[in-house]
Amino acid sequence: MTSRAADHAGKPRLRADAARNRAQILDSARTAFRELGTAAPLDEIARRAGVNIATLYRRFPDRDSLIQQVVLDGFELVAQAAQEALNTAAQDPLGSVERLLLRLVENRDMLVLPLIGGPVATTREAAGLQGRIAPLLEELLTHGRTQGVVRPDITPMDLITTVALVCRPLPYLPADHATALVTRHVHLFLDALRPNDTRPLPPSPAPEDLRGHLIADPAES
Amino acid sequence: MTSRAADHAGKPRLRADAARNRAQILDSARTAFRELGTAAPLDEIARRAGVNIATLYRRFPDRDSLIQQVVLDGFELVAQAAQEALNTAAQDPLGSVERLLLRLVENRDMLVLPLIGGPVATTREAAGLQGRIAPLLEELLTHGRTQGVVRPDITPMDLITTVALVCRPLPYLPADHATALVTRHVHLFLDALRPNDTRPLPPSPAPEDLRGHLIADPAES
Amino acid sequence: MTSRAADHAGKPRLRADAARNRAQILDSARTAFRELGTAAPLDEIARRAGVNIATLYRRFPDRDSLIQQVVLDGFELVAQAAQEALNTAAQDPLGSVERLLLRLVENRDMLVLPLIGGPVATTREAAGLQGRIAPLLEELLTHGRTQGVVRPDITPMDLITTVALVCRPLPYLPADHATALVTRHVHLFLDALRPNDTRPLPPSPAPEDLRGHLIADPAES
Amino acid sequence: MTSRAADHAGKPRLRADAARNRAQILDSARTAFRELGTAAPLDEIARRAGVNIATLYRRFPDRDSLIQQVVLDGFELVAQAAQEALNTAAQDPLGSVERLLLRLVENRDMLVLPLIGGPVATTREAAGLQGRIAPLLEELLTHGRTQGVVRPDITPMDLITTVALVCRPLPYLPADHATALVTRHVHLFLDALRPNDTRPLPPSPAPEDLRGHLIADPAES
DNA sequence: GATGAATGAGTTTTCATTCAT
DNA sequence: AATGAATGAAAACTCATTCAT
Repeated sequence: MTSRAADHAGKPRLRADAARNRAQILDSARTAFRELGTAAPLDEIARRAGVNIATLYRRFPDRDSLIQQVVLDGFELVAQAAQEALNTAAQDPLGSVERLLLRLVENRDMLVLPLIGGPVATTREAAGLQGRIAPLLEELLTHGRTQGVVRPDITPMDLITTVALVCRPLPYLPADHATALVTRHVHLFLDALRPNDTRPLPPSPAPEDLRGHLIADPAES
Repeated sequence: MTSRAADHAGKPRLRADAARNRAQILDSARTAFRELGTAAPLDEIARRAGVNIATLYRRFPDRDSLIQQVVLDGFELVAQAAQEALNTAAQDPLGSVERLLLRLVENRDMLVLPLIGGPVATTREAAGLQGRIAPLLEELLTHGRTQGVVRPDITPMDLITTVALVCRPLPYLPADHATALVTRHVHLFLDALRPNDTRPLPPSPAPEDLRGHLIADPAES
Repeated sequence: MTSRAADHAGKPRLRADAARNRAQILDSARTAFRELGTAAPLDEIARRAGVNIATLYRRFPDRDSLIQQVVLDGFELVAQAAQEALNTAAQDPLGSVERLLLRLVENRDMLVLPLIGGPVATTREAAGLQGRIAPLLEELLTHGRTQGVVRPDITPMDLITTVALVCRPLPYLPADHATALVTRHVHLFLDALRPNDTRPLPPSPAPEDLRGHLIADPAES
Repeated sequence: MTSRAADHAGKPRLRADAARNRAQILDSARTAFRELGTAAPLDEIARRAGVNIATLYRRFPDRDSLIQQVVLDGFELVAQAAQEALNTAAQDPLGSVERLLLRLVENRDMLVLPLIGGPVATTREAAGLQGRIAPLLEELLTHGRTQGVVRPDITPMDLITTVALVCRPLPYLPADHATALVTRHVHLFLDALRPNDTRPLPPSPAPEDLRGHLIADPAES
């Protein structure tokens, strides 16, 4: 039995108001990161969250811990979405890939820090999530390949790259226009998965070179 | 005939050393913007360029004027590349698109500020370049459509979007890995241009909503 | 009843130490403005006040807000002194004017920013004080005119002009010499108020042209 | 015979364009000093004068030499005006004082640096001018005292103080309003010179304490 | 747990001054 | 004689961080 105040190892459960503050800080951080980059002033983030800067510091002792949490929440969304996509992969492999990509584009407010090319995730939790995501995508693609609706030379890394590229914030562009443009790009990418008349693809970097960038830990994949 | 001291309207030609400094400042700015975003410290940019911060300020009176010049130089590269791609479009329409995209990816150091979603270009020169680019791409695509090697529903804006997405800096990723990933993505995109078995694309934003984002001036396209 | 923590609308009462710092900053600002003008270095002001420059900025977000407060405090002194001068105006109208002027000269450390010809006061509070001062002076003069000891063509604006001229800092002149010279000038001015043998005065600017310069709001006077 | 290039000791005659530049620089300096104080940026002064900053430096090797010249030109104006006032002093002593004061007020653009309370004049030429002015004013007042139109206790220093006070720039006030206000003040001061019903004046500082402030050198007065 | 206040260490920006053309 | 360019130093301003309440 855990005490009322503590959850798991070293993680005391937050008081309701504190939890609300924490969530608002993360929300503001995502907005600020999107608009101003990860160098966004912390007091600006606090101000937008409606809390004092010292409160932000109590929750996140430095900028990196805030960044890491934003990255982690992004990874979590991707893992969750990939997992759910797999549920429909057997009946409709291409549709499940399509729904996955479009869902992530829709929720790209959670993915302000690029999955690839963004701050390197260093936490244990992030490593765990990364180790799960690539195998899920691999499984997803396997359904498509088996059923002949997805070209065989496509890899999980191509999917992740695509998500990373289309989800990066375009801060100066009105949100609906940005969505329209990248949604079209995603549809084009889906057509690129057609197995007929493909031309050979250039090689991909080795997975072990991408550790920490939302690529499956090579030890696990 | 222009006088020895002046170039065009109101723009006196720079002294040789001043011109060199200016170029170095822009180079450093591109590097810094890629690594740190457009909020990169200006004195760091000056230091890397080997000039005093006040020299930077003499050339670019504020951060925005520096950003605008970087944007403009990017536009210029795209315009130049598009123009040259057109030279081979009649014989090899798909190859000319391919070479255009790959050339821009290769030179994406010049495109650190996203063509779409980056700081809005407001200068007269930028407007002029924008007005030129889309028609060139349209002509390029027309060759492909006519010869039946490019799907008809693709637009210049789709090309620009793709360039914008794949050229954005991925500062935390080693450069060669980043290049490998986005090059693969470009090859996939090229396969997406195949005219057979295409599925319908969602609508594109109206060009007039994208003014200032390297989309052709609607009056001209 | 006001809450313990708040004073008036939107102005939380300062903590004791913060209030002390604020007062010291204003004192240093007056001294520096007198010696160096309103362009005096702000870090010098902070240093003299014994606080960090950032503390100054917390209280006064830019130079102008500091200037405005100094102006306002000057207005407040004038309003206060004029009000008190009125208490003795019935018995001794000329003496009350004399005491008013001399008191302001004595306290001209508070009036470093000229009442007329200095930075224009734009705040609501300044406007309120301005609306009060001229009527007080008018009343003061009325006593003198009625009792035949003050010429009838003198106006509140003449008093304010005189105060403004004699209270402006003379930074290069030793303080006691400056005091002696301007005190003599004030005595001469008082003799100029004698009602006999006066010569006509040239016209005064319309009060509505002087709004923001410590002249009563024409709507109110 | 002087050489074509040199005038007197060490003062080469300026080429016509150089002389014009010098005059424009002094004009701009006066304007800038009035608006921004003597700390006005030198390059701003150069800009307004339409010359390069280095040209200003060639003429005035430091800020003080520029200030001193502005002070000196002011002294020269006062000496000249006092001299001319004396021409009509015998027939119309009060009128000659009045015309003197009003003329200086009119030309106070030349007197931006306060005659008293401004930068101390240190040059040999300034000393010479100072030694001439007070005796001229004394002579002027003597005519008035003798003819019974000026109170006997008034001194040259009172005149100079008055000029100093009313001629100081009021940078934020529209010029015509400022002129109207101080002209009225001067007229009041003139009425203060009436010899009847005067009240005793407080003592004046000793002249030798005011050396360098446009008060006659005590050795000469 | 939250906040107002303060501060030291930047970063931006301006400006006096010198140099080479 | 005049100017464009460069620079070092100062001043304005911002921000991360800590402390006391």
